[in-house]
Amino acid sequence: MDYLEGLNKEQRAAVEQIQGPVMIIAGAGSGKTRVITYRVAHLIRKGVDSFNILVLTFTNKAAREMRERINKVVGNEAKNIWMGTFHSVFAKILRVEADKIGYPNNFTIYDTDDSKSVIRAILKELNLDDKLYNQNFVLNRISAAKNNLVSWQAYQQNEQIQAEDFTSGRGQMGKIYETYASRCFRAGAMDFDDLLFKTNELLRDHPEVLNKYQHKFKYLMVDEYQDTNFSQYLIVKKLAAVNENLCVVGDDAQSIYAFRGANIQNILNFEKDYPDLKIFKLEQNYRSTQNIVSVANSIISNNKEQLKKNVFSEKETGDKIKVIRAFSDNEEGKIISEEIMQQRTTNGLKWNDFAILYRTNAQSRSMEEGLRKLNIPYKIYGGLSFYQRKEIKDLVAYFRLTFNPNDEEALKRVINYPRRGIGDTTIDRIILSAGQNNITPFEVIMNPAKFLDGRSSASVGIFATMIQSFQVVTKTMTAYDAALHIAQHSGLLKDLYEDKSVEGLNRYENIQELLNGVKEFSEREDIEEKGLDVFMQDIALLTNDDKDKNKDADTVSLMTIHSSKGLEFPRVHVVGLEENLFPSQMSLNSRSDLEEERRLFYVAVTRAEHKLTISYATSRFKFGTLINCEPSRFLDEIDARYLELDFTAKPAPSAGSGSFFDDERNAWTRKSNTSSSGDSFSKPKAATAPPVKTTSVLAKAHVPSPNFKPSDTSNLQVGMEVEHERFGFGKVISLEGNKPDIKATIFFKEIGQKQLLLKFAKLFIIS
DNA sequence: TTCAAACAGCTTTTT
DNA sequence: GCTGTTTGAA
Repeated sequence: MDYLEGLNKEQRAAVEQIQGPVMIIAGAGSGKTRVITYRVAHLIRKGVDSFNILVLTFTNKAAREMRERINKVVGNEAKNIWMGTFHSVFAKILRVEADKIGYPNNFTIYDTDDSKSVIRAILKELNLDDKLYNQNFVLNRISAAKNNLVSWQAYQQNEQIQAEDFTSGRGQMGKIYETYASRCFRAGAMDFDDLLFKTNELLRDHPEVLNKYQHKFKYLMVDEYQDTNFSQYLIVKKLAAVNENLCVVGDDAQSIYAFRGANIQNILNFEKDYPDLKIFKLEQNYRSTQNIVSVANSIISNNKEQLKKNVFSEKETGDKIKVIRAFSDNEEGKIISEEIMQQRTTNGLKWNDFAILYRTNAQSRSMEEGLRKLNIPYKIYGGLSFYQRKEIKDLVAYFRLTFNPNDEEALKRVINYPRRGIGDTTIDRIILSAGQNNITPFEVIMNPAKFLDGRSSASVGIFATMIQSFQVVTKTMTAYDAALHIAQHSGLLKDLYEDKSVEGLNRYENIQELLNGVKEFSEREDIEEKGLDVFMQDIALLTNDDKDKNKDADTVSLMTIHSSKGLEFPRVHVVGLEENLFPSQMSLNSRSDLEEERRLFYVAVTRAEHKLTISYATSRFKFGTLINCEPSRFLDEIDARYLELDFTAKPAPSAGSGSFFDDERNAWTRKSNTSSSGDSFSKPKAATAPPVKTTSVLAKAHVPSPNFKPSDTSNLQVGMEVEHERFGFGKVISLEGNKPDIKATIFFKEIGQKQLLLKFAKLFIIS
């Protein structure tokens, strides 16, 4: 019972309570992952078959981390456990059962871009104003309906919803929802919300299926339960109904996904659903210093809605929390970078020990610039995923179309890329004709002569024939050969190869990287189904870190606070603590939104183990123009005795001043952008637009040295200095992979860090 | 139909 | 500032 030794009393009790409904309220840093990991180990130790365990998480990152840790404790058994995000687990089940609800088993998963594109097309067809019916608004409304299990029929019949839509002048919403649903169905596609919505439908209408999974998953665990929405809640409830061996883990103080339909009531009401529930509270924080925990507590105490708990730390008091003021976003990046550089040297730390957390992805840019200037290696998590890049989506669209020719979004994407003379008019005509004849667009283009006029039908026919040939040819090929065949014969590879711009080169390399990924996949030994269809099925659900194996590299981590949830770092820098940014402008209208922002700040602060630094800028570029910023109200809310202010930064020559910490009043003084009367501090000169140079990241292509010639890179070593034809001079940071597919991570002076495949990259070794 | 230039809208956060 | 979309000329 070795592993039980390392747990405190409450943790151990939670681990050992393996039967019946269990709720674990786990404060930040209280060893939640540990408890889940050991609880799974304990289940297995007590004779539960690992095939009967289901563990659900919210993010891919959390799922992967959990799997790794469980692997370490229970070894080989771990791979039998069903573990993953809600979306990936139920996508997997739907792949098996989809035919029962009228979908093809090889259904496509539409990502958000696909969904928006469908909505745009519908708005156009119905002749609706796309300002009033803003695509994000429409998608959010449909999404919210699905997350609350409101079908389009129910939507149209619900008086309250109808009243809302009519009041806001959007009476056609119900019609849009109906069209959207039927359009997805016709394309054999499910969007993200459908994966849960259709699972509910499946479990509702097919008792034998429900029964099957109820008996398969005898033990359920749900991480981050505070972030479940109604749709997820009901799936879990149904699956657990027979055995009631359900363990949910969560922290209401860290609920940050209400915008996605998460319902905090799910955790608050759990007790009502399961009267014989056992509740465990983990309150001791093992992660952070007392000062950090105190700051976190003082932040969260400003929220009204919360479960009572007392998070405490028995670690050292620790340093005070440093608050840095910068005069611009770029300066903020510079100061933080210098700070990291200095802390690392002084304390003998690794880059790995540092994280920079921000509210919005857009903020990464100024941070990157600062880091790059000091040659600090960094890695950005989240943001635009590899799989969301245009060129990747293009190639994947060909894959999608090959395996599901009804996939309309894929068809629209590639029917004229690379250019084959099929213009918008022709595409519109195809879609129109499909609607009129009640067939799919692909059926139209298979018989172009019948449905279209002579001019465009030739090239359309050639395209259809090509896709059909892919369908035949790829049947007998390995995933890699099939992918390569499609990349080559679609003309996509050639098109990218001919683009010699820096971006074009990049795109070409990305495609090579995707192909490499397919190759690795087809060589895997731990799975049976290795076709290209299997590889691309769930790509829409993947994010960057699912692809990235180089996570051990020593780099500073940059990410949004949302994606930092569940992680911890010795040194954390939370940046951009400004009104309208954090809290976000969108959250200022309601108390509940503002409280969610505050919980988000709580999450950010509690990522830190030893030292926390908070910063804000008094001016920042937004939409290309410079605006003045006020310090965030959240700074006011922290008890000042935990803070150490660093206002040593000198204002850049022309950046406007913004705000001050008023020592006498012991409070933050904000200066509104419009009026400053009555504020003795600010004698603002007209905030003239400053000549702040913003250097574009990819601005100039490198001009190779006169003696540039590609070297033999077979003996390339870490630390070598190299020159790249386009990316300029750089230093090799790491090498990974085997013989022909060795991948080098190189830090280029001009453009930052890049990963290159040695077999493609032309490098000149300098030293 | 294609290309380039002008233009609009945008920023929460993730699956 | 950036990206994706619209517009107008060839």
